[in-house]
Amino acid sequence: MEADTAPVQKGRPREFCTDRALAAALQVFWSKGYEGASLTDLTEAMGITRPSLYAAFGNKEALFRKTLDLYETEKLDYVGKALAEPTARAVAEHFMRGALENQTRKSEPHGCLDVIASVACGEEAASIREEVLARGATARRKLVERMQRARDEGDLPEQIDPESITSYLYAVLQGMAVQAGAGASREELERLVETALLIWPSH
Amino acid sequence: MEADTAPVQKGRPREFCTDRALAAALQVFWSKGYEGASLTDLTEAMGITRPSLYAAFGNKEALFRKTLDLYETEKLDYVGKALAEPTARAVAEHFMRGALENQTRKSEPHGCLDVIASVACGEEAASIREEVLARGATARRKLVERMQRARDEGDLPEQIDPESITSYLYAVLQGMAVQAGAGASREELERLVETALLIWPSH
DNA sequence: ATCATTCAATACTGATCGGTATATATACTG
DNA sequence: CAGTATATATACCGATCAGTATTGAATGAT
Repeated sequence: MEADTAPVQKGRPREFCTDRALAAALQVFWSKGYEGASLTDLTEAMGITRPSLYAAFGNKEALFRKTLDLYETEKLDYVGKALAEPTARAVAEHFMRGALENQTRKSEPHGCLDVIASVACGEEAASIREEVLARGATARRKLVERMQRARDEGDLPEQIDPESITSYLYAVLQGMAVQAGAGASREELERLVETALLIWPSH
Repeated sequence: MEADTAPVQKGRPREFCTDRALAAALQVFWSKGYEGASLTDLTEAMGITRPSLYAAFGNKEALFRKTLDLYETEKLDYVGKALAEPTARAVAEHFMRGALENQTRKSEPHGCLDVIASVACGEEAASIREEVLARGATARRKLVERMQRARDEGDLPEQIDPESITSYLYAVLQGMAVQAGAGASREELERLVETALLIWPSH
């Protein structure tokens, strides 16, 4: 086929960079949630007009899904690295320190986009909520498997259930996100993480 | 003064019970958040008209503050009891089991109103957010004091900082609320609580 | 019975929501 | 130079938001 022929451009080229615009949209959604971010908020931050946004991204929902992709690849990249750590404790530590960094970065909104989007979601945006939850469930499954492996390797006490310790670790991470969004300082959350690590189960 | 003279009633008496209406409003705010709950949602659930709502409760914000009062006294009554438990571990257990019960009751919305209201709050409702956070801060302070006492009594290991263990326990509770709101089953959260109790710090 | 007072129902306000129709400007292709 | 295709800008759409003006009904006090 002719799939790899040079894509000849027709018509007037767009005057803005979609990647930069998407990054700006991420900041807005991250700080205001899906429903809390109005098209006016978005277009002002992205520096484009409404029709440009719709031409480039489809609609508000499609734009949000693209920002979720960006958030995952750019801000949640620590998740993959955490799962590769050699021990359950190191996995947990990497998760918590990664979340801490991501949720309290000075130049960006505090808290976690996924938590904000799943909690602050009216029934009008139910499909958004399910999208976020589905993505979270996939990541969660990997963590369960990692904890199962850790127990198989004798790396986690036998009385600790992989599913349960995953729910537990997720709760700590989500709680951190809630507190970061509510204005907790990085130092406060650092001490929280240290405490969680202090009592992490071992033999 | 004449403050305690019999309050003679004038005019037509209202036809609805404000307590019942407030309880209905609580259900709506609890499941949709402050901004997510429209006046139409509220009046339909409360069984009254818009002008009746404004006459009886002031406005949406005042109504929400009154539902916060109701929520605290009726749904968060376990907090006071938890603080009275004899050991730090028993305090934590009472907190977690109380939250579990409150967040997964079958006849009511899942999750925690305070978490929903503080996370899902646009800047339009900043005063609401601050109100919720202020109430939470008061409760938090009591828990810090309780943990301090526990450490003074040798009930909590010395390397555990009262502030930090409070942040930690709060994170677990908030994480439970996030998961309950996202559809986690009661059994799942029960196992989470058991795991948290299993690793609760002791000598 | 009449008055004063309050409640309740309908219908409305201006503002904002997400989304779009229309018109014009700017590029590439031939 | 057309001719075509796409981007932008302005101005608008119906729906919904929180809140209210108006009107008529229901009560207690006189």
